[in-house]
Amino acid sequence: MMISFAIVEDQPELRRNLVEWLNRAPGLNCVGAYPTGEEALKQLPTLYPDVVLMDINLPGMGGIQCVSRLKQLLPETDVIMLTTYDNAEMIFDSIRAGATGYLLKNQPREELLQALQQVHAGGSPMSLKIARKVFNHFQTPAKHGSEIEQLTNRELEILRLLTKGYLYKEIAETLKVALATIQTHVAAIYKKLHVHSRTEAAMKFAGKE
Amino acid sequence: MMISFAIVEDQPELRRNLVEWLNRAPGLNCVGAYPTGEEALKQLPTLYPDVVLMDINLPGMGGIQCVSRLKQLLPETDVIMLTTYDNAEMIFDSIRAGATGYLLKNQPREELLQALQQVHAGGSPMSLKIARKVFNHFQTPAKHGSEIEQLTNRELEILRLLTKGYLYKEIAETLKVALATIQTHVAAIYKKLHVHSRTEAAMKFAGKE
DNA sequence: TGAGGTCTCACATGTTTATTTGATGTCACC
DNA sequence: GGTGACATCAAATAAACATGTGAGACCTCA
Repeated sequence: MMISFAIVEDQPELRRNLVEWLNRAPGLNCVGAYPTGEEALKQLPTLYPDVVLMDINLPGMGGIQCVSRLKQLLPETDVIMLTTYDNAEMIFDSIRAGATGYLLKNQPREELLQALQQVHAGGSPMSLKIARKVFNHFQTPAKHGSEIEQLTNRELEILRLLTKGYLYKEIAETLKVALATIQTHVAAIYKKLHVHSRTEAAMKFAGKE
Repeated sequence: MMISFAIVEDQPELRRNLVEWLNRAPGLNCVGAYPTGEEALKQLPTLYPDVVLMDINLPGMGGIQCVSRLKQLLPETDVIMLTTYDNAEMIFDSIRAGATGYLLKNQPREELLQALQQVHAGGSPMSLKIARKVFNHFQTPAKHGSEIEQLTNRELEILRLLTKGYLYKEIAETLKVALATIQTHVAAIYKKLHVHSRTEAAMKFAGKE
């Protein structure tokens, strides 16, 4: 079974080397190589590659945005991100944008080859550290729960209304207490949650309870 | 560098086979093998294993709960879950409970060996399908949202910062534009989302994107 | 070339929020 | 009968926010 792939990478040397090296592998067929996201978006939709290797640091539109658009045009195509850094934000932005795999550039080429095959076999290849970060991302939200538990019932009640965007005034009316009381409670909530604004508090509360 | 590990698995045959097979590998040293989570929790805290292989389907407390407690007692120990099924709920419950890796049982033993080494090297080994599911988990909430899609990229960028609780001033500095520009964008965002405060916007945005 | 969308900035006004200090009354618990 | 946690209220200030109007620069697309 032949896997067709394309590469988006702005460094000419690296791009050519990768194409050449990967093409040598049996079962792989390169159908395109582009220096920018814009160029790739123009050409790829008619080529229907199985997999695209996408550099994140592209001049112009950037790799993440490119993935986002590419997936709209070619939902069936899998995209593997390539990057030098293991920045957490970039990882999750990429995944959200539709990336299927995420690899660091400083890895042996054999792994890149494996990754291509893995993607095509229904997997999501990622580098060691990336995998760990992804796992950790699920674990952190459990920690915030503890702070919420510090709140009294009254404070929880108020936080619920804060989260819905009620004005202090409206909360006061709803609970039939003075505005000043709400202010005091809010201050207490912020202190316990270690935040300094309604939105931060709401975000900590979101999903919980 | 010697990696010490333990196994929690209720099927006696499988348990013995795994211990025997893994012990044969250079660099691996089995310090314990238990049929139940209860037994493991009693013995393991004094043994400080580097890695624990944990069956999910355990009689009694179950593997996921066992991980949860084990990680409280031994935060430094990595746990790899072993299971026959790739049920999504179990995967995420396990990860939240503190698992560092997640493997399907029907895999070649070489992969199990690799997984042990990967965990110790800072990775999070998972089977092909598991990895894909984990990735998909991030993407699904991104699907055809709502009013959020009306936002321009710039507005999204600002909304992201708003959601994190940044002050207008800080957003302006971050994006290197004037405070007035942020105000204008925020007004545009509120209009498109039909809200009148930062928190309401943040709540509509939460999870989405 | 002109219309429409986006991003940028300025000026202005009133409202809301965040934070502090301090005080009162209630209830439970030792 | 005192201690502590909780809910309530007051007063005051600085900061931040929500909202409006207007306007120049740029790009794209018809």
